[in-house]
Amino acid sequence: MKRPVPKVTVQRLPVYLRCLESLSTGKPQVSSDEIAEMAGVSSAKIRKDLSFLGSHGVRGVGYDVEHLMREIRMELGLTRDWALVIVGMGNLGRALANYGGFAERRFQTVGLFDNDPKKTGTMVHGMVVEPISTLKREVAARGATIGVIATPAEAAQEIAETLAVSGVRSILNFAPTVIKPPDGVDVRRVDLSTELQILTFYQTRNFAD
Amino acid sequence: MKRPVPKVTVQRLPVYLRCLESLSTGKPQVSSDEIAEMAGVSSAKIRKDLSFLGSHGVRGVGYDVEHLMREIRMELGLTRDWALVIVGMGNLGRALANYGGFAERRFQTVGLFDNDPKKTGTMVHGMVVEPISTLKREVAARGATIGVIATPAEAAQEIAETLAVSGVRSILNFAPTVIKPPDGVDVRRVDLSTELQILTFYQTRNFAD
DNA sequence: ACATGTGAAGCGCTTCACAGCG
DNA sequence: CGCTGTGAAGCGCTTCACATGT
Repeated sequence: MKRPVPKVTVQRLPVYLRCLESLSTGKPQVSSDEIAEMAGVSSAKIRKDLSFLGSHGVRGVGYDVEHLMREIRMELGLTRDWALVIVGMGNLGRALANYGGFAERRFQTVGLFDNDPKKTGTMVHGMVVEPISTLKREVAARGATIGVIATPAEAAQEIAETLAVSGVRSILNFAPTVIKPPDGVDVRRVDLSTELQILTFYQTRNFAD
Repeated sequence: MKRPVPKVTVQRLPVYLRCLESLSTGKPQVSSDEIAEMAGVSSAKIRKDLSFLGSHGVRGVGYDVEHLMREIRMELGLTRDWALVIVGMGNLGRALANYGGFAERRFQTVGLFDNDPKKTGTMVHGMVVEPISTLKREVAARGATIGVIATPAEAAQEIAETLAVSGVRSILNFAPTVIKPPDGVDVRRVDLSTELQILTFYQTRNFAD
């Protein structure tokens, strides 16, 4: 069995990768049962998911940890660096700019932008905050293909379109609104209030999931 | 058609609610086509989703905006206030503490916690940061049933268990690790690196979704 | 006339259960 | 013998298409 990799599998691969990294300095082999335990999914799902990357396990033994990590990284496009810009330097934008987890995984922040003159020119995480007016030019010049939107809801759609025409092909949207994806651009939404509301739905009913 | 509400529907209800709020001061009726356009889903899905809340639309006309918002809020448990605590006052934890979007939607932050003596005692968003040693007592005392974890990965599981025994029933986990849900606790994960890695998967392949 | 509500068909993911293979 | 890889069955969600109701 090979491609195409199901959407849901793509969403789980990063989780598996992190689990593998967390035991990297242990024994060289790992079974689907062990990954399943760490990742909180069934072992059948693990095996099915991994089978989409080709058959890299050894029957009766398990998977070679290092090899499997390489396979997953390759699948996710993590064998190269990715340049990203963050737009919106409010609380969340600054937190994202200062978040160390990006660089570790080959995501390089190459620009920070905001429209507020009180913020432009200030330093965040060792970078100067630039005005939105320069966004289009600088995204293109620096070759950023990922944009992170952390602006108020009202600004998000316009920023998304500016990013799109500047060469950005993937957008991670933290603004509390739905963005209509510009042509050729993939948008993912991360919404804090939404997550809390999902939790209260289930808490109201006294059962999980 | 009535209950139970499918998981995927629960995940979309908060989005519909936000769309409705954004046109609240417009005309009193809205069609499934209009909601679909705003929310970025098909109108058939809208109608099916809303049918799980009961039939509140008027054929040939659409849905009453105010009435529909009430129905969704009731379904999501948003007719009462919810007390939450945030654990971990790093960049992300502070950003969450300062995020205005929670209070607007009836989520009250009643405690901020961190283990670092340099942080405890300082003020964040008008609240004193307290040490983890007081977490258990204070969560119970203040009746928080939602916990937000913004700690490093290593601390997340233990914090989750402390929260659980203190009365927390829902956890929103921002730590870059998978938490094994304590008994009776619902855990949702928000993971920035994971989201970026999903985007690079598709960007590597030149197609979205 | 028009938009909802919904059976039924279609589709994709999960789970099962075991064949395959080291 | 143990664990992977995988057809097949099962399940849940989406989409279709139109009956229903105002």
